[in-house]
Amino acid sequence: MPELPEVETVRTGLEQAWVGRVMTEVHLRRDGLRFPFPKDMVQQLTGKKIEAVRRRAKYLLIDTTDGLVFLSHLGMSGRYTLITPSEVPRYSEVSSSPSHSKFGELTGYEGRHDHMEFRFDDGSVAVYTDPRRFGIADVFLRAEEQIQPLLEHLGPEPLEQWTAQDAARRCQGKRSPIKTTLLDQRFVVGVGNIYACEALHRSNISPTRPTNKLVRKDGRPTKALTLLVEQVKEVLKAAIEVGGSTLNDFAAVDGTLGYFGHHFQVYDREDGPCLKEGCNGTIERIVQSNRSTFLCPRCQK
DNA sequence: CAAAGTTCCTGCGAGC
DNA sequence: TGCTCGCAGGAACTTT
Repeated sequence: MPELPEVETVRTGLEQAWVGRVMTEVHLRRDGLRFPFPKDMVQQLTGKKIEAVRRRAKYLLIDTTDGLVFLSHLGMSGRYTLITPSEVPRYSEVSSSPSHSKFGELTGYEGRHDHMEFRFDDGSVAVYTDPRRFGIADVFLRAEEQIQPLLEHLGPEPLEQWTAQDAARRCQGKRSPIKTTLLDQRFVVGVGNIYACEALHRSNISPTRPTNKLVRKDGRPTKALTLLVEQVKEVLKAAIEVGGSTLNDFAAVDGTLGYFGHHFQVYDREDGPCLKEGCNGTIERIVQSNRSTFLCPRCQK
């Protein structure tokens, strides 16, 4: 599910639900996800008021009013289910059955993959579910955010300070394919496999083109790179809009609604017709760095 | 068999 | 030639 637009959609949903609320209870159902949970995570978060919900790259950063940050990364399959106060009584009935998931009835999941549960002072509950457990949860001092190992090597935010000049500087001398570079979080953050494919297709650039071919000899960006930077921004913005437009429905926070899938031009469309105006190409699937790449060989050069 | 993410390891090439 | 450094590619994590 989660590349930048999906994480941003989740951020907005959590912000609406959590800011100003006090986390009255935190329950963990295992020792960790990708990494062990911090030993004192429950104690650190319990009783804390939420001040803000931020996003950096694909990381959610939840600030408490006393200067802590709860970091949450969704990995490949993580999501939050928000249970409103009026739904909680239903939830409580279910939870009284020990043989059954606490949330199974409510979320449609059997509960085996519900790893974290957060309860708030307004009676609402949030459940973090993550079957593959590639997600991350951590807590640190906001004052030490700059030295967090997970955050310190991240590149620019694509929708903020990122420019073609910056991209050109980082592309210089790189011989790896541009698709691989787009996935490198030191180059630009938030772009994953789907939007890398989509942005390259929009830009008519082959995913296999060597990265340094997108930089001029004088170090300035080529027209192609300028277009790519622009199209990365455009495709991310369009996807955020689709996600945001469904946020009225609270369930969207779990990522199942409002996904950009219906708008993909190439991703997961192997053997389908290229949808670009005037292009009669057929979408191909290739493998780069062990990951699927989708492209139209006709219009992407 | 493949999967939306990230980190770590190995192997190779460039350069000294 | 030999060594080190850094980059590039691949495997690994896990479950459905």
